[in-house]
Order: sequence, then C-alpha cells, then structure tokens
Amino acid sequence: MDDNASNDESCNIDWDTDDEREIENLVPSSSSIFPVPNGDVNAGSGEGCSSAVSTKVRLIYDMKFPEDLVLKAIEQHGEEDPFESILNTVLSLQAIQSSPEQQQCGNSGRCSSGYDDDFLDDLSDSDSWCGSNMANTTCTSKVEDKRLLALMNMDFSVAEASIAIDRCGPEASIAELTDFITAAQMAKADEVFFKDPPDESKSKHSEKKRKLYELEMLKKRKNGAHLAEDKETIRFPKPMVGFGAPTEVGSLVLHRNLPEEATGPPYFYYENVALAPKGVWDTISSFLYDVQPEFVDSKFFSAAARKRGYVHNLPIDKRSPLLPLPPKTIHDALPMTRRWWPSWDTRTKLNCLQTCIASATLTNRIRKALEGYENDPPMNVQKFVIDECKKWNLVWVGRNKVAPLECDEVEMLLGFPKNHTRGGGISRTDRYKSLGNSFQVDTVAYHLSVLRDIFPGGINLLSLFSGIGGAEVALHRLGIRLKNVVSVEISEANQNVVRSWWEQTNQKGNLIHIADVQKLNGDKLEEFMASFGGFDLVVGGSPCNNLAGSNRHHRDGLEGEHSSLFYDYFRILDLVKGMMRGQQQSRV
DNA sequence: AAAAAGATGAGGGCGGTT
DNA sequence: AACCGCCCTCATCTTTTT
Repeated sequence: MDDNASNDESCNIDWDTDDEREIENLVPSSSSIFPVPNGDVNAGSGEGCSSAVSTKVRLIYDMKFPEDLVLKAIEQHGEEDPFESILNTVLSLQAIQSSPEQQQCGNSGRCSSGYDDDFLDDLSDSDSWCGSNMANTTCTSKVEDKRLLALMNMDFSVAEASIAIDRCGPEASIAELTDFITAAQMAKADEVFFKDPPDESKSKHSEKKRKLYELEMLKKRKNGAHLAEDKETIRFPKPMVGFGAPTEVGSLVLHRNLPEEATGPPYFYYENVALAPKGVWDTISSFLYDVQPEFVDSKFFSAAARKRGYVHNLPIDKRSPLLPLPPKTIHDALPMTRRWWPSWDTRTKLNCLQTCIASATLTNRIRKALEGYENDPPMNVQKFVIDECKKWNLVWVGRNKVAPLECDEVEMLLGFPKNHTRGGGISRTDRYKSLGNSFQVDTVAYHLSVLRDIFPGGINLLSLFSGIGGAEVALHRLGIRLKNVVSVEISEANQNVVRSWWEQTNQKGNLIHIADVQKLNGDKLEEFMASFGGFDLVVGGSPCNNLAGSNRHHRDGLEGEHSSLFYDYFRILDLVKGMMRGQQQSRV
C-alpha cells in the first residue's frame, strides 16, 4: 500500500484516495532537510521516468556499487521498475554476498521459483553471524551495509541514511541512526501518540490479582455489554506501528515506563488479534500487569498485512530488524506475478493471511468474467474481481488468471523457511490453517531482537501456544541460542512441525513438548526450573478463534471456549514470575 | 475416513460529510 | 456529534469429492 510510493520517481500513479494520510506520515519528503542525490527525482513526466540505463548509471557511478551486482539486480527487475526497488535488490545482493553463511532466499525474486536447501543452516554459531554481535568491530563494513540496508528499508532516502551513518559514526546502532534522522526531521511534536500509563496506585500484588481473577471472570460474564460504555479510551495509534516499526519514521518511541509490577524476570511477550471485540484488550492488559498493548500491522515488515496487539515487558530501544530484510511489496515478494498484474489492480500489499483459501471455482468464475475484453474490463467487472482478490488474497498468475497463494508463499510472507510446514503427514488444508494462525516472524523478531544483547549466552524459553514455532524461529534467526525450550502445543501436527524444524536446524538445546496448557501446573514448572534454572522469556499468542472478525459463529470474546485460554497464559506467567522472584531472593 | 470446496455476515475502525 | 459508506477480519459448519 504504502511502501512503493516511497519513490518519488514513480511518475504515474496519483494516489487518489485512501492512503495519502499514511504516505504523508511515512515517507520523509525528499525535499526535506536532506539534499537529494541528483536532480532527477521529480522529473516525472509521462512514461519511462526511470529507465534502466539511468538507474544503472546512478547505481554504479553515484553510489559506487559493483557493476555486476547492479546488472544482476536490474536483470531481476523489469526495466520499468522504480529506482528504489532495484537499489533494494542491489543492497540485498551485496549483503548476501558479504555474508559467509547462507541467507534465506534473497530479498527479492527467486523465492517462489527455487528452493534454497541450505537455508536451514545453523545461524546460531555466533561467529558466522555478524549481526548477532553488533558490538563486534571486526566486520564494520558489513555492519555498515546492513545498517544502510535497514535504513533504506525504513523508507529513508539514500541521502538521509548515508548522512546519518556519516554523522553518527560506525558504532551507531539502528536506533541511534533513526533517532538522528527523526530528530533532523522533527518540527512535528505530535508524535506522542503513545503515552505511558500513569503510575498511580494500582492493585499491587499478584496475590490480590489472583483472587480477583475469578471475580473478574464473573463480572465480565455478567456485564458484557455494560462494559462498552466504559470511558476507557480505545487507543489506536493511527498507522499501527507500536513504538515504531522499521518503516515508520516520525514516531519512534525509545522509552516507556513500565509499571513496576510488570518488570521481569521473566520477560514476557503476549500476542493476539488487534481488532478484538471491545473491552478485550483492556482485560488482557489489566491481567498482564497493566502493560499497555503495542499495536502493530505487519505490513510494515512484510508484503502482507497482519494487525496484531502485543503486550510485553521488553526494552524498546535498540531494536533491530531481522536480516535479510523480507520483500515488502507483492511485486518483490512474488515477482512472477508482475507480468500478469493488470494496471487497474492497484494493490501493493496483501491482506491478512487467514486460514482458508479460495476455491478453483471462484478463480474460474473470475477468469470467465474477464474473458472477451480487448482492453481493460468495464468498471463493474473490475470491481467484482478486485473485491474477490482482496477478500481471498488472490494474485495474478496468467492472463485473466488469478490464484490463491501457495503454501510456501505464505511461509515466505510470514517469515518462515520454505517447506517449514510441508510433509510429515500434514495436509494442505491444515498447512494453511496452521500458517494462518501463526506469528509474522519478522515483526516478532523485531521486538525480540533486544534480547540478543541481554542474553549473549542464549535463553531458556517457555513457549505457550507454540503453533508452528513462530517465536522459536524468530529467536533462532536472530542468532539467539535456544538452550531449553518448553513448548506447549495441543496440535500434534504443529508439534511435528516444530520438532522437525528443531532437528533440521541442528539445535543443541533441549526441546520439551507439552500438549495441554491447562495441565501445566506449578509442580511441573518447579521441575523445569530446578533442572535448568528458570525461564528467561515466556511467549505466547493465545487462541484468537473467539476474537477474530472472520468468525461468523462463535465470536464470543475472551470468555469464548478457546480464547479463554488466555487466562492460562496469565496463570502460568504469574506462576513463573513468582518462582523467579523467589529464586532471586533466595540467591541474595 | 480424510481432504477440499461451498455457504455463511456481523462488528468495528476510519474518513468523509452533514 | 451523528451519520453514512467503505473497508477489512489468525473462522466455522456443512456438503461434496477424493
């Protein structure tokens, strides 16, 4: 939706309606503080405003990239591709080239065509992973590349990024750099859409809270509708970027005051759908120590939208994005669709990846509806097709031919390795279901990235509602060693996925599976903690069935049959918290 | 028996206009 | 404030096909 407007060179499209607001926010206008490289930016008149030739010249001479990389990148793209996306590819290629180990199938292109068998290499052998140790000065040039790459992907202009790196020096972190640019761009002091909760007295002890627990349940049950008139403000940061996503620049928040009761150990990270029925997030927040949720749309991390809320007690400065950066437009993520994409389909991002896909009869209906027109079909046909494409996330795979995403494409869009859910006896239908219920890995990894410096030796992880292991994959890809993982997951198929991933990535730690979250009691936890000393992180996204808008039948809220398992997340987290506290005290 | 396809809206945010 | 129109949503149940 937004990213591809980042290039002022895109001469044609005039974004008529919806997204002007966001674009204004997201894209630092190139006419801002920073000088624009070359004067060609607003040449925009008619066709071919960025020819491959001029792009090549700029990349090779102005920006001093190796010619072979530039040619390779242009080859991957079409001639009419915007400068920015070709640049992105060049940077990716460079990053890949300068990185000793295999990266996930590159940034753009090739993803859907070729499998990358070595992708599952172990990234946790720290010395092979530059990013796992940012302080390490031996690989500054690589770090610099990555920083530039990261900033580019945040929609900063090349000029802004390089000036920032120049000024802040080779040691500066991404956060510092973005901070610098943000400060430079300032002028707007309206970025405080995220206020810290006031520190006034609140129910202090989890003792009390536990007692309130059942009471609260009953209250909710009875009040239901009454709650709606709660004057509790519905906080919905406009662009849904939480404390700042890599693409959102004007609003990076680097500090917050957590309620004292919320601070670790352990660190915790909770996730669920952002658009839950009214009052749900207030309840979740009140149980999770009054930490305010951070609402983020994964469209800032990926080519598909995914609006989710995250409640956690992690630090929020020093975040860094997962590398390699994933493709962030449909075109880059699914290059094969470019050829067939009609101009009247203006989508650049996919909608939320859900658990079901369109059937063949629907795509067939669409094909028939489109046949017989020389040029663009009439408006009513266009509307029908676009509506269905948006509803089912269809992409163009041929003339008049649309298709649902393949499983491996969904895996890629969500940040999982290709074939993550393939084989082992799982059906295609179930793959879509498991994937649709999962994390977006890049988004979660961005939040969890701060753990890398805190736990250089690795972590012990309690993963509730693990699903296909989104948190595990995120941590692993961040280069955070997984020492002991207790994974709670009811679905056997999902357990197999995680187990199989665990083995294929040559994990050195221990993986323990538990089926039922309700049977995980204090005794079991004691056992685990006695054997390896406690949990550093408790993650979980509890069932959204009864919260999600797609559910026609049982959208019953947090008290629904499945979604009420949230209370088990709280119960277990609170148990661990208490035990960790005791552990800490006895040590003193 | 298992997998795939088909049928099934309400709820709520948001921008725009009265 | 209130209203309208547009848009999107980690799905479930039943039927058909494999």
